[in-house]
Amino acid sequence: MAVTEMGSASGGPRPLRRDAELNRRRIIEAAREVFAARGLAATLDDVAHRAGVGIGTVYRRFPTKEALVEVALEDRLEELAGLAETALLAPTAWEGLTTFFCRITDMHAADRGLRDVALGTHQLARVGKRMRPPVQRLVERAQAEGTLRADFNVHDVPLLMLMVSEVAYNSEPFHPDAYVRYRQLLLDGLRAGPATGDLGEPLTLPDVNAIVDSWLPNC
Amino acid sequence: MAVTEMGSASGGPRPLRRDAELNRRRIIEAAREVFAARGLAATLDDVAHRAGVGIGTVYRRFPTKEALVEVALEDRLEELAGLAETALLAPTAWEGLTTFFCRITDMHAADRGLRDVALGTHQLARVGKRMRPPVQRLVERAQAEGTLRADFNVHDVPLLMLMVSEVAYNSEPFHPDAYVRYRQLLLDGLRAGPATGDLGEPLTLPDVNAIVDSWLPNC
DNA sequence: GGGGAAGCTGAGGGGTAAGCTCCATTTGTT
DNA sequence: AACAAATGGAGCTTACCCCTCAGCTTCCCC
Repeated sequence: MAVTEMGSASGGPRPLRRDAELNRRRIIEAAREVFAARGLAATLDDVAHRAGVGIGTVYRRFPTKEALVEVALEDRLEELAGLAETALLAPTAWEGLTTFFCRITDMHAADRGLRDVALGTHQLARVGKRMRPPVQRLVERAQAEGTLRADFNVHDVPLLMLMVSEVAYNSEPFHPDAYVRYRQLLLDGLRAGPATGDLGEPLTLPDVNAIVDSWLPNC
Repeated sequence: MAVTEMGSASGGPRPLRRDAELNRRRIIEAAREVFAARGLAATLDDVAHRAGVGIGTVYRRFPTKEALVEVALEDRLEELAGLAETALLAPTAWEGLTTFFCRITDMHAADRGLRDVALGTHQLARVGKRMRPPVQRLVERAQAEGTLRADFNVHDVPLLMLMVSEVAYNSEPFHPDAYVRYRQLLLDGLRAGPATGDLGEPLTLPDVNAIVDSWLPNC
């Protein structure tokens, strides 16, 4: 009977108070930054601290860590899923395929959280299912072109992404674009023809030492 | 003055009691099995259980986990370090290089603990320092032969091993030799010439799903 | 400007995990 | 038989992280 109760029936969830809405945005922004930098291993305490709010405030807006991750990353996941369709528009299938592969690994390298989610369980089922058909078409077209080796398979793509993002993940603090070099090696291995690409600047010994020292920090 | 005290001065550490010596061997053997299967992430409780002894017995023989790891893996690390020198004896540098790379990744794939130690901090400094010179020679000779691309660099080797062993590590429960396929892709990318190798059997969709589901099990 | 709902805080509960210790008890040796 | 060596495994310590809640603060509407 009360007016306030009727109001809640008409307009969906009641809008947040102004300060609460501001905090909500701060939390999402902080989550994007923190997850991008440290992956899903980052804690919600980190996010809260970065956002300048208490941990309780985070949980008031997002029931679980997973819910926050989903909200923080949904745009980029959408973008990721769209890359395969965009790649179909390239002038040649080979160009489409390599551009697709480079864009996706660039995104994974720039955002560890995105990588964790995209290569992780639940989201790959969603994003991966959407990407598979266009990638399949790209692979077939590139093989028909004669540019992609015939024994390559769509199902190889996630493994290639793992390899490249693993290098990106491990070398990031010391030589952030090292992954580009190894990605190029893989792409050359994918070519049916004789051409090889440019590997760019090689790593230096101190770089390698630093990278290696950061692997498997435990024990 | 007592006879027993003089005995300890002559023959180094007093020999273990027979049952203790048996247990020591059981512990080392169990450690090899457990570390091979689950890497250094395996706990000493696992090792103790596998060996059929209490955890206290393990710590009576080995002051820390690290000490046990070292004893359990020293033979294989020695073997690993010798591979580079052996590879120099191959008829061509390319053959030596590929054999070296395949043997090492095979060993990493078969023994996660070995991988963890060899790619980890301390041991790579030791084993890696010994392997670098012969590998450097192999690389130079292969480039002189014209078989290895000129922009490849010795310091790329650990990164390549990481890529391959990461695939091996992640795919092992579902498709244990998947890494061979991706290793071949990399080797083809390393070739200066036009030839490409055989990728072997492709993964199936269920394999890929299972592998992917096992990545990043948390969250 | 005041009443009251909405929001905020952060210490702490609860759970998990792993390395390692300690001592009552058992076992091997002489 | 006597004694030192060896054993087992509960539990201590440390560390980490997700999430809750009681008491306090801020904002909004009337």
